Amino acid sequence: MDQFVSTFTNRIDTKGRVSVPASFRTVLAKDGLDGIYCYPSLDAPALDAGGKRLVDKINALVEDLAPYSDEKDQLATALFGTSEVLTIDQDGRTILPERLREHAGITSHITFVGLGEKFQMWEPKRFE
Amino acid sequence: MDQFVSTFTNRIDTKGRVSVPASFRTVLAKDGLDGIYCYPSLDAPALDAGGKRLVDKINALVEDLAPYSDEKDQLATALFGTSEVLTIDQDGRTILPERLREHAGITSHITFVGLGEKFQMWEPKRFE
DNA sequence: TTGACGCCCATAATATCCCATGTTATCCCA
DNA sequence: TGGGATAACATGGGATATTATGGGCGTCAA
Repeated sequence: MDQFVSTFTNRIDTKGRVSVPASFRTVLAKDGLDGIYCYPSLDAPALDAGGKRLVDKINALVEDLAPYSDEKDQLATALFGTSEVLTIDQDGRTILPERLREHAGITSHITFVGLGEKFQMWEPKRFE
Repeated sequence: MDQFVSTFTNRIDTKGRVSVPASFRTVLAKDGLDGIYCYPSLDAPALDAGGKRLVDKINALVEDLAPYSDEKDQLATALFGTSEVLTIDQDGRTILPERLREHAGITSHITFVGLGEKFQMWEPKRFE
């Protein structure tokens, strides 16, 4: 399967590390990105994340807008300016920067939600 | 035969494993998905399941919506977030996550019901 | 030198592999 | 057509591999 499916809730340890669900890691690896492309969700207190395919889609989306238009600049800023490429360590864990955790209100646990071509990360209680 | 047909009731063992009916495994294999795509039935205390064909149908549903719309994310969450891709071991068995078993009220036995392009899993008594 | 972060190892729980058994279905030949 | 041999299947259990999680130790930079 080459899509993000199912939901998982994992704990953040004292060093700020979280295990990325194994099945998500598999999808990311196939997708050919050594890391997680991640940015604040535009319309939810959560984080959007994915691999190469997601990056390509976002590029295409921005490219479609008129060059030098306000619209394009705003979207580009909203998406690229706030994005991070999270590294995944050898044990399959990653660390979320403070800025991203804050946007989603994440503290001790993270709920990973598969959305097919991408996935989201939520504070477990907000994701009811 | 490339369709899920007939009904079978199998037992869940102490490790939580159930044999997937052999004929269903054959259909899944032909369908080209190494596993079972499975999610809670929308209108019944049961589980819907199938192979690649079923996944493609769901993808088509989601693809139709505008990218990065709230609407699309919600539908994707409802569909992909609640789904699982169940693995089938070498003996043709799978294990159902707690979340899915709970939705269907499944405990010790499962009734597999062929519905053509997909199949359902029921708690035997609820499936009268 | 004091964190932040990478790398490494340890562990418990769980999932998967692999082999064995009993039962039923299928085959084959006289 | 009968009946024994053979194969397929559901099921059980021990051994092994994954996974999530915790912690130690060095490195690098402020």
